[in-house]
Amino acid sequence: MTEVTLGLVAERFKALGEPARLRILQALCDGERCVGELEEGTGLNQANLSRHLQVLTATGLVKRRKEGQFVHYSHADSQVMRLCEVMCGRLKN
Amino acid sequence: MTEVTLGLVAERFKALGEPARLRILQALCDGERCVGELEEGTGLNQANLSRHLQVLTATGLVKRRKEGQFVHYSHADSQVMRLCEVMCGRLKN
DNA sequence: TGAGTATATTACTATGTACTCATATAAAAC
DNA sequence: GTTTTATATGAGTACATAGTAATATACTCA
Repeated sequence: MTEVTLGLVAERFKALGEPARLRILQALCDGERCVGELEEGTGLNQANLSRHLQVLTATGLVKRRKEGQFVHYSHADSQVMRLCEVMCGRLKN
Repeated sequence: MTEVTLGLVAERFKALGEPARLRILQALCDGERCVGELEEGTGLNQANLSRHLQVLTATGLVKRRKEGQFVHYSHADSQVMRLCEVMCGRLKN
């Protein structure tokens, strides 16, 4: 694994290393949600939520789809939650 | 997923979210290594390495085995590198 | 056009943490 | 016991980032 790749992997793990962002990913498990819905679903305020969503999209963990004045967010791929499951599984040990 | 579990998962992801620690985990892929060997294998200096090893053991990602004046570190379980592999796989998209 | 709504961004504060140097602890060898 | 070697830790600095309030942008609708 090259130094660059290593940095990219770390960047993505770091994005997952924040309870607020895991809560967002969890809220997206049932499908696409707009920011307002995520505000309710996660308890985060609008500005904070927007920041975390930026991190998650920048690292390719969630997708962004703009529709009128709404922006819909969703999981970028199925692997994302797979990672969380594996990590949860590890906790039992 | 409870709030506590979520915190624990985040803590572990955060531990992986640092290039230096990924380098350590990579160096441990071939088996147990003592701190001095890891110093060579990773290019980190002794104090810094020791700190990172503390994070990795505290989060249950590596195991610590003391033998005389040497301390041997190794992967805590096979799932750890599995997580890295999955994350690497994601990078290709 | 003007008011209202949804989301993003700016500026700021507070906290966390990676890194380093120096020192402490612990075990081995003499 | 003293010295040497292996690892851990205390203290300090620099930097990153989470959170927040206020404001900006983008869109919709009357």
